[in-house]
Amino acid sequence: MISTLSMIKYDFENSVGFVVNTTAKAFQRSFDVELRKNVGVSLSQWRVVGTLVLQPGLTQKEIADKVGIEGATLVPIIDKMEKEGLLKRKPDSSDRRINRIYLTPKADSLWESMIECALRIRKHSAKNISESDIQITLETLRKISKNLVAFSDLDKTIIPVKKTHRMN
Amino acid sequence: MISTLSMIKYDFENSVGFVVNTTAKAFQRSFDVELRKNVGVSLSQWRVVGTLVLQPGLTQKEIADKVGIEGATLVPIIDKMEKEGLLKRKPDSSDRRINRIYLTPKADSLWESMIECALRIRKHSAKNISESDIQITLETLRKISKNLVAFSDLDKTIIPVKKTHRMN
DNA sequence: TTTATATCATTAGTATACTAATGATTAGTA
DNA sequence: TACTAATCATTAGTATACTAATGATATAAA
Repeated sequence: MISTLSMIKYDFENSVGFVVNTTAKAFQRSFDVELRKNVGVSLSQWRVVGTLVLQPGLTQKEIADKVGIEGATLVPIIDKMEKEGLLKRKPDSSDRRINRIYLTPKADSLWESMIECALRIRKHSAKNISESDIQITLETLRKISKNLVAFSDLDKTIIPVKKTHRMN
Repeated sequence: MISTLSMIKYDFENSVGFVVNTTAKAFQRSFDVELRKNVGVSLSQWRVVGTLVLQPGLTQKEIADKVGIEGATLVPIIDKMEKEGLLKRKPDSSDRRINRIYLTPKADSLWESMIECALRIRKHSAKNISESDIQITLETLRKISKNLVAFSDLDKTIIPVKKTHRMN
C-alpha cells in the first residue's frame, strides 16, 4: 500500500535546525580532511587533544563531558590514541577507579599544525562575511543552545528518569 | 614521556565551527528525544520521511544525496524502515539497477506529529531571540556553508583524487 | 562497621557514518 | 555490435555515537 495523499510540507530551508546541521556537517568534513591531510589526526582526536592542552591530567569522564560524548564512546578513542602514542593513561594513586590522561610530546609537537588547520578553515569559512554578522551569529547560536538545553532539562525534571537520548 | 611545555591555546568559545557544532548537537539531541517520545521514530528516519514527503519515488542514491550521507550508509536505514513498515522498495521497470522508495500510509499518518515535534523544538530554540537576529544567523550560516563547500572543491580540483573525507 | 548507593572505566550490543570492493545493469565508445 | 566505462545497491570492514550491564572502588547511611 502506497500513499497518494497530498502531505503537509515542512519548510526545511528556513529552519534554523536544518541550516545549523548542514553547516556543522560542512565544518566537520572540511576540518577532518584538513587535519588528516596535514597532521594525520582525526576530528575526534583533535577534540581530545584540544581539551588536554588546556587541562592536562583530566579523567576520561571529564574529557567526555567537555567534548560532549558519553564515557563509553571515549574508551575506544583513547585506546587508539594511546596505541598511536598521542597520550598516556596514568592510574590515579588516591582513587583507583580513575585514569588521568596526559598528552605525549608527540601530540604536543602536532598541536601547532592542528591550530593552523583550524585557523585556515576559520578564515575560509568567514570569507565575505562582516565581523558584526559573525558576532550576531555566535551570540544567537549560544542563546539557542542554552534554550535547547533548558528545554531538555525541563523534560527530565517532570519525570525523573535516567538518561533517554540516543543519537540514532 | 609526558609534556610539560606551555602550549599555545586555541580559543574554542569564539570559534564559529565550535559553536555551530555545539548548537547542532543540541538540536539533534532535543529533536531525537522529542521524535522518539511522541512519534516513535528516530532523527535519521525523520530525514528520510521528510525527503520522501516532498518527492515520492526517489531512488536510494537520490535520498542519500539530499540527506547528505553516502548511499552505503542509507542501506541499513532503509532496511529497518522497510521492516518497520514505514516505506517500500519498488524496483524500477526501465532501469533494473535502481529501487524507487515510497512511503506507506503508516508513515504518512505519522508525518503531522513529526512536524509538530519540529515546530515545538523550533519555537523553544528561538525563545527571547529577535526575528532579525534569526534571519542574520540563517543568512550567515548559508554563506559559511557555501564557503566551506567551495574550499573543499578547490582541494579536489588541484589533485583530482577520488573521495577523501571520512567522518572519524 | 557493615551495608547500600554512587561513580569510573570497561564491555556488549546496536545505530549511523565512512571507504573500498562486488555484482548487476546500463550507457558510451570503438 | 562488442567492449569498456559508469552507475546503483549491496556487503565488508572500520570509526564513532548511544544505552545497559559489569566489576572495582569509593562514599554515604544505618
